[in-house]
Amino acid sequence: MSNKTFYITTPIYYPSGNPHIGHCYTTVACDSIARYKRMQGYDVMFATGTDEHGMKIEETAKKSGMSPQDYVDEIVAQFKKLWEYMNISYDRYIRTTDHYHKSAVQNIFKKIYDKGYIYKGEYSGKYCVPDESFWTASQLVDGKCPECGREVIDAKEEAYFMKMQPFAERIEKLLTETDFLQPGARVNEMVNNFIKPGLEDLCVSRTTFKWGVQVPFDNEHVVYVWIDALSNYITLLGYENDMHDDMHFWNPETRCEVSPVHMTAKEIVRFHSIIWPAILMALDLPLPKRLYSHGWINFGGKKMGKSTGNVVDPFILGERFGVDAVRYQMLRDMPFSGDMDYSNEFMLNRINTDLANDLGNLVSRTVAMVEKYFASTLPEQKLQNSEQDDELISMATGLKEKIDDLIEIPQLGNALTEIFKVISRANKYIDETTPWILAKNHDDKPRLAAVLYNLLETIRITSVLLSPFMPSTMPKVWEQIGANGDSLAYSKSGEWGILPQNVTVKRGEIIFPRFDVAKELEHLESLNPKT
RNA sequence: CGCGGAGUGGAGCAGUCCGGUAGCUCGUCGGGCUCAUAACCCGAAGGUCGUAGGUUCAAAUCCUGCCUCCGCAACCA
Repeated sequence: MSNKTFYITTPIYYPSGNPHIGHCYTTVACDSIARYKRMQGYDVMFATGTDEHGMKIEETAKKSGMSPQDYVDEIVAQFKKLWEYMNISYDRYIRTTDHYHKSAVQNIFKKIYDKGYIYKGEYSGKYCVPDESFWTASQLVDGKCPECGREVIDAKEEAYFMKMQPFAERIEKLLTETDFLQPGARVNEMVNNFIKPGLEDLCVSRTTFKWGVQVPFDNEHVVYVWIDALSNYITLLGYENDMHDDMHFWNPETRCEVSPVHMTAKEIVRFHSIIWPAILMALDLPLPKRLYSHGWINFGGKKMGKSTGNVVDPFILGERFGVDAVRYQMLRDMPFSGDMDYSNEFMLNRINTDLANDLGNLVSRTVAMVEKYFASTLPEQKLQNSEQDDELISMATGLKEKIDDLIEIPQLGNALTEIFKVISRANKYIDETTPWILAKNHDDKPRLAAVLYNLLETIRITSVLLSPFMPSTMPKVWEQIGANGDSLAYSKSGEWGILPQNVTVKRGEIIFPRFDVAKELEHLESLNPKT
């Protein structure tokens, strides 16, 4: 029997512009979880992709003098390039323009229609005549068209709607009686704002643009974003298509307890917590287990956006500070609920203190001592001292279980905090045991060997647990501490005494260099001609 | 009275559900150490816990009013 499956998704991003650090955060978080679950032995499916239809894409393409398809192809290439650069280990990339997806969406639409949940009606809203666009009340700027600033009128168009009432009660229960939606604070927001006042039927087709999937039985209509985009989570597993055959990632019999997981940013919680379950209910499919919505990355308290001109380029940051360092900082500092206020200075300080001073330096000083005092290879004979050693050992061996739990929730920032508590404890342990004094007396060699071995073991455990977060630098640590093969197994990360007693270390390059904050800020500033 | 979240030493946060010496990280200052990436370890300073009342022997924590900030407010992702 094969292993239980674990399925995690990013939202499919809207390619109306190049990917930015916000996309990056969500995707890196998913990647770390996916890697952790693979390490634990689950059969993992980690999916991401792009939601490529809609009026905005149609218009943006037109402005650039391109066909919508050429336009999205270009942006999608940027997304894929960034994911490769950030070391994103996605298993599948879905584009809503993929043929298998489009035909599956038509089947899904038809299926829901045949069940009687979709009917033809009229959509009324605020309409800008010159732009031929409908806008929602919240989109209007001072009651006027956000595109051109002209007056809007009340208008109607023919549209298909999906009934929501049949699902309202089950959705409310999903939100209030399970831990599906995280963080829990969002539950009240959804229930009070949308469910309690009565769910309105959902408009699922449009006639005002053409760039989308045609409604199979009415070619005047294009399937609107909800069914087209949200259903990606199952079409990429093979639902209603022959391209894939992976619905065992969705079925309760084969999937693990906390799967599937949808990771999103907070602005699309409503779609994922209400509309998506409704679609699944309409299709008689099982529901996902968890929806986690994280906050935004802000800049000086202001929302990120192209218009603010303060978008931070992930390529530049990665190039300058290392991809793993950037991954670490994002994951470490995003609070469980709420937004993160990002600044380059903040990031640099985080990298310096945690990665360079604590972790990098711990590896460096430990390896250097083994090399200096024992010519790189520890002797078999050791003298443990439980009074000095026990606390470090119990912290290190107890770490795995803590991290397992935090990954499930998932609180990645707290998981990293826990790991670094152990790393700090190891630095303190060096001061307590004073290996440089032990080194002066031949009789103390066995004690010295034990101290250094304990440090190497602590580094082994913490680096294994950190490897899903920083996949490309942890192997460098392993090389230096002489760890390889079985000793790096996740299953051994809760055990002590795994490295060979006569382990041989190998000094190497500095793993996380320390940055001169002022100099780096100046450099980054010079790349930004706008200021 | 639309809904929800937040206001804690210089900065960022935890603690609030289940009242009882206010804790963590960074920064600052002083000390120690020298294995290490001017890193590491120890110590200190610094807070009337937004505000006004109330309950209580006791409130950051419970209740009420008020102020400020932020998000959402339904078909924009």
